Amino acid sequence: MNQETIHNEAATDRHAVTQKDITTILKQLENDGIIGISVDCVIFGFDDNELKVLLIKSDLEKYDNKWSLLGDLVNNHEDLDEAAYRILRERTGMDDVYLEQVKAFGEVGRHPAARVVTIAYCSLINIEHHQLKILDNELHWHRVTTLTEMAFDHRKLLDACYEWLQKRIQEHPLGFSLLPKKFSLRELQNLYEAILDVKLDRRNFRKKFFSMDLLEDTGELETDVPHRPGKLYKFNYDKYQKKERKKWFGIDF
Amino acid sequence: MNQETIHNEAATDRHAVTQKDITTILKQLENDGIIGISVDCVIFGFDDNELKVLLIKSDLEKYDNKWSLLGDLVNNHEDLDEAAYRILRERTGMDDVYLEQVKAFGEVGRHPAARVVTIAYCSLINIEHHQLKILDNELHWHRVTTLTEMAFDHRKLLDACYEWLQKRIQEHPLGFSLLPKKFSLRELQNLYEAILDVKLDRRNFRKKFFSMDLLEDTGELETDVPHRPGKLYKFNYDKYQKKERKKWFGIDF
DNA sequence: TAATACTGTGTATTAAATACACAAAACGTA
DNA sequence: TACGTTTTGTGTATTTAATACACAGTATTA
Repeated sequence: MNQETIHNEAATDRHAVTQKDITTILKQLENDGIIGISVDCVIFGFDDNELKVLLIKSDLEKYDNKWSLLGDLVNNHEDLDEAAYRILRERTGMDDVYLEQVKAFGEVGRHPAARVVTIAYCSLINIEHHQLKILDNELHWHRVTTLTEMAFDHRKLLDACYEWLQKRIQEHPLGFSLLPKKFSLRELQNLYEAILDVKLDRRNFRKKFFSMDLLEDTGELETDVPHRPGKLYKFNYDKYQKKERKKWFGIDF
Repeated sequence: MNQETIHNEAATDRHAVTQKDITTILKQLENDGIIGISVDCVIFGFDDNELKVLLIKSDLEKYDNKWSLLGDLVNNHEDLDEAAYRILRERTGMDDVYLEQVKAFGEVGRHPAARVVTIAYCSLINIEHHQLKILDNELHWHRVTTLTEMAFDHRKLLDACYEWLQKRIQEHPLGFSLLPKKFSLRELQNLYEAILDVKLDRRNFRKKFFSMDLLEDTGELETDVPHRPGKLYKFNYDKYQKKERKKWFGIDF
């Protein structure tokens, strides 16, 4: 509800609403003592060896000029997940995207105009496969590491999603969503190093991934690199799916 | 919204509402095209070497005689966490309890009377410290492993919280919330074995916990056991808090 | 053809997880 | 009071996983 893609539930063909409309809708909710529900998407991308997040400029006066996540009110006949996919589609044009719910944020004062509970979703997209067509509200990629102020409690949402990602990427193969289908081990390692903010030993990194036996050698090589090209691999999802999950990891805290 | 502790937001002094009232409130939401927000608590306890969950009989006709989680609509001036703590307090009389948000469930058809998004919370309480005073709606502890049918999508919520617990207990010291302050290593191991549904080697289990260096020998021994009594330990939360967290666990999936 | 910047590979060392057995302590009971 | 039962408390050898580390080869550019 912090952007112009907010839609009036009654409208059959979707259209952007102005800031005044949003304020009106939310004030109405507030007056009726109703809690609104929104979904906010933390959309991560990886480019130039850095983790990026997709943000827009907030519409609200109070947050003038502050960056905000991509969110919208949940429609009445729409699952939460559907709402998240809709927001992604509207903003990036992408449909088959990694998306997962992270956490609900429902503090009473989190939205200035009304009581709104939001569900934060984390999404990973391959920036190369994606052209930002609609650039409303200065839709742009931002470096995660150098972000300062954000609108609402969106910084908190982003931090939660980033921490979630750091943990999740070590236990699940989501990182590949941020890379081209075919990637070099160097790219993969850069991704992990950027997200986890650590330096990893190259040989041990390779050993680890090869031992998992989920990377498939495509027989192709990198092109357009100013040095010896590396082999290109792809991730074998089928093999991963068939792998039996262990629910026992070892106690440690 | 599946129990008699549902409250009318307008009422200043809280009072139980009947099943008819609930249906009316929800129908009103539904007619107005409003999405309701509730919190459902999955309250785990540990007794007789088994993991238990606290349930009540559903009020709704449709779910007559089915077991349901403890939940309620979120009040307009109440954070989500507060709502969860309130539900716990109202049902168990306990205040200082382990409680954590797990996941939001918002499928369109999940509640028969209206569109309701619910936030599932997981709570762990020590059954010994706790006397069920209010036994409305047949509030009872149930074995987690032998549960069959449940009302609404509460089975799904319970499963999500149970899986969350299995994972979480290996990485965070929440298990101690289910035990007395002073406990033997046998009790601790039984707890882990019950929750994770595995058999663990006793010597390696002890070695692991001692190596974490977070258990404090109280100098006391078990009493009323028909065998050699074990030493009683307590968990040192301070030491745990001061421990530096590692965000690097090692990639593995 | 030399400088640059990366790829690809193996081994030795250290740390952690696992498998496993027996004496001692308390209780109940004959 | 002695014996059976049950559980406690302890150590080591083995296997597995994580870490640290160096050099030759290949493509590109100047």
